[in-house]
Amino acid sequence: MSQATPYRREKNRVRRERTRTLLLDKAEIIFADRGYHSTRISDIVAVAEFGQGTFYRHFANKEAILLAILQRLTHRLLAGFVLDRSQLPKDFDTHRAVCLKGGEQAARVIMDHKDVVLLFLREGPSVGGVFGQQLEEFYSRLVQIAEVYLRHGVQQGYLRSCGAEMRAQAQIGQVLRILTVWLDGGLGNRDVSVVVSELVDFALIGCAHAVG
Amino acid sequence: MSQATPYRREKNRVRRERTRTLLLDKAEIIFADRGYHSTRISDIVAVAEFGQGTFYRHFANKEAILLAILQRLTHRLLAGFVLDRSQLPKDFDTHRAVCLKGGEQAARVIMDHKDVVLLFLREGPSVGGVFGQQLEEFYSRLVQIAEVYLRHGVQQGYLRSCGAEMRAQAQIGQVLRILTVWLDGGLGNRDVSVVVSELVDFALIGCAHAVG
Amino acid sequence: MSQATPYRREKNRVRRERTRTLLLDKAEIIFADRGYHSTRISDIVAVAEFGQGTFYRHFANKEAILLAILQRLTHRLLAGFVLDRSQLPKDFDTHRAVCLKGGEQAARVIMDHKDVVLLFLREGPSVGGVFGQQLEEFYSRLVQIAEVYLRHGVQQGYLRSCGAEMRAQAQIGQVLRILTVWLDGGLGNRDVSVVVSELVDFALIGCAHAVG
Amino acid sequence: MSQATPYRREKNRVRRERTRTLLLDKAEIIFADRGYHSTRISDIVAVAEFGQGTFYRHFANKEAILLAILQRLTHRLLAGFVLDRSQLPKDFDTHRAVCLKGGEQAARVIMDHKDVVLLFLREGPSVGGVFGQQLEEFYSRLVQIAEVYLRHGVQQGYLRSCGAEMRAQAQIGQVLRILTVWLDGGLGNRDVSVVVSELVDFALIGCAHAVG
DNA sequence: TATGAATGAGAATTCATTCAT
DNA sequence: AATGAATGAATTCTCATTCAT
Repeated sequence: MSQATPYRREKNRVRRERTRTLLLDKAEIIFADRGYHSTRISDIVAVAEFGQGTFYRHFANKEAILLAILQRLTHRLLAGFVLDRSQLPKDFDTHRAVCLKGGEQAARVIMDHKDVVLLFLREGPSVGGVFGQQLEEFYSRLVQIAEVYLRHGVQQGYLRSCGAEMRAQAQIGQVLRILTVWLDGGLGNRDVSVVVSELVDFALIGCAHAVG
Repeated sequence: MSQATPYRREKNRVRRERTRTLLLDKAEIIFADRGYHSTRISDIVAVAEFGQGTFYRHFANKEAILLAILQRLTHRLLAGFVLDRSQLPKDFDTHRAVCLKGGEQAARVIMDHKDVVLLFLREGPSVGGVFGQQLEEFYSRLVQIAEVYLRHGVQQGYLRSCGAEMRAQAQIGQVLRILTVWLDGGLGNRDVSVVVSELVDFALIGCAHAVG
Repeated sequence: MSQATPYRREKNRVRRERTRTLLLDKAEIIFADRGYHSTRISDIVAVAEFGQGTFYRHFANKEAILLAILQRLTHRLLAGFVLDRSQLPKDFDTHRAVCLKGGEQAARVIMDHKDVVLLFLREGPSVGGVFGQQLEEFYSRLVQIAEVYLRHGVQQGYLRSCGAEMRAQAQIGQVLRILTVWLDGGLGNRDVSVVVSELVDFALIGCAHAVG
Repeated sequence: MSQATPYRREKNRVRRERTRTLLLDKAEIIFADRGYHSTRISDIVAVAEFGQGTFYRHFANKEAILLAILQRLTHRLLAGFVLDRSQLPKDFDTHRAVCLKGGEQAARVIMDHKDVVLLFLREGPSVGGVFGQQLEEFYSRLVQIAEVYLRHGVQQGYLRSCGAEMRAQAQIGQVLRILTVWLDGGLGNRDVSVVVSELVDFALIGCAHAVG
């Protein structure tokens, strides 16, 4: 019947986008607050002040909105990051410097999204489904990046030879645990850069004095 | 007024205990299989071949049985372990040896209970409630043990000084991640002792060549 | 963010109200038929032809719908009744006339809602909770009204002095018992006005011949 | 096999009787405390310190034990009371004296069993089944007794003519309501004999001054 | 597009009752 | 006679999802 003018069409697109973003924002807050599993769709729409039906115009189900939140976060975390294999560090000190810089950049984003990060750390692995796959995939990317740097260091001779994959996994494990405890308030009010540098040192140097 | 003979009383106790154990065993399997959150009480009793009511005679709700399973596991993991502060290692090599021995002991128990361990690694942190507290408490105990050894090594001079608490958390993080990936089949068919020794080396030596 | 037009809003309100009223009507019938305690929510929705969930959108539980039914009834019973303390009867005959008129008005409403009234008479006191309080409160109001008239009569000198509160309670007791028996079919097919006038006489004159 | 000796048989009978009485006593207390409908069989046996099964050796179900409690009470209330139609009062004053005496006797028993009486007043009519019939029958007996006295008084000429059945019902109604309120603590600490005499006067004289 | 009333399958939980000992 | 573990039907209540407007 009524022909949608391009103007109307654009208006609708904007409105739609605004609704979707609002739902994402509010869901993020509520998930972080009460936990993913105990949040109901009705909680989300109540806070966002939409009807129940509106939710389903934007997301297929609860898992879908969690996935969208994850994607938004990973996008922010990896924004601007490109793994340039031709620009890898030449020596141990540069390597360490690169780690510190990357770590601090990531830490800054994380600090801006504490609650969501904690949400994913805590409840992410319990969700399963497509979300579970995507989360695992994200961790894989982190592990791969760590692995590339590790192998490079070993190849260049400034890092001790080791099972690079396991080592990378272990490094990610360190980061995830420290992050969990830290965001949970468990490490006191340490400065971001202190936490990052300690982590980098743990990862690279361990705690032994000297190893031939 | 209770007229039960001691014999009857004992008979009942045994019967009750058997039922409880059976419920725990079956719940363990089903939780591991389809995940805690998507398991229904009815699934458990169906497999254990009991009536619905029987479940509630033994456990207040789903969280309660998960807690019981956790307690059974932690009991097995820490069985026989006593932290004797007067028997701490004298030098780096002994320290490493102690770690290897403890790690392998734990690994053996874990291998016997792969599925439950993976269950707790994945879904534990998403449960909350009393269970959540108990799980955190268990992790705290691990962290504390690691911390005691770390501080001791630093004090004895055979370990590099560091923030012991954070370091301990990081070590636990390494272990948890490696465990998760490994039990998930992600590290191939590596031998238990190889995994343990690599983990210990990551934790102690890091991956740097040598540090003054 | 709510985008509903006033028209939609009104439409919804009407629909909602209709559903609620239908639930109340059907519940009234079923409660009266098989008793409050042995009625299941599922009985109500089955007869009203709604889904189970619909019930819970409108009432928190079984007690809540009983309370709503009580409120509807008390509203009808006391509709239009105002206790005007400046308009109390001057002498015994006016007093009796007022009682007769009020009694007949109430009796008319009661006759239109026999089953619910009998329901409350029989099962009301066994319900407890908020409902129990509200029911007691309603009886208190009746007692207070009776008391005001009694005290006034005594003060004016046309009624024998007596413990007004107890007397009022006793009068309410008479009414409740006669009502119960009557609605239960226990007094035969007596005319409403006969029952009312007998009750009033019992209440005012007792059964003695003459007392100085 | 083993022949029960008469001695054993007697021993068993006594034991059985003791158990039954204990169950009745405890059930009475719990019913009075939490109400009939919200008391579970398990509550009763828990307090009486018997097994669940023992309950069913003595009573068919919850209604049956309530009935037994009712019978015990009515037995106590009407113990020693015989309606001797040849010994009815000759005049108004004797009539009143008889009412007072009977009322005080009943009141004494009631005071010794406040909680059960209140239980039956509140929840009795909501129970239905055989119990409901028996309770109604008990009330009928009371009404019949009242009716006999009323008719006698009218016949003798010392009571005003009236619908005796309705009048009797109304009198019972007065008693039940006053009892309910009183046992509930609603009339303050009035003396038993005061309450009884006021009730008798309400029943006989009403509240009018004088009627030809 | 947004709505929100209605849905109903399905989950948790209860508790009177049975029955082997 | 007494027991109490086990039962499972019955019930309440939840909540993701649909759909008419």
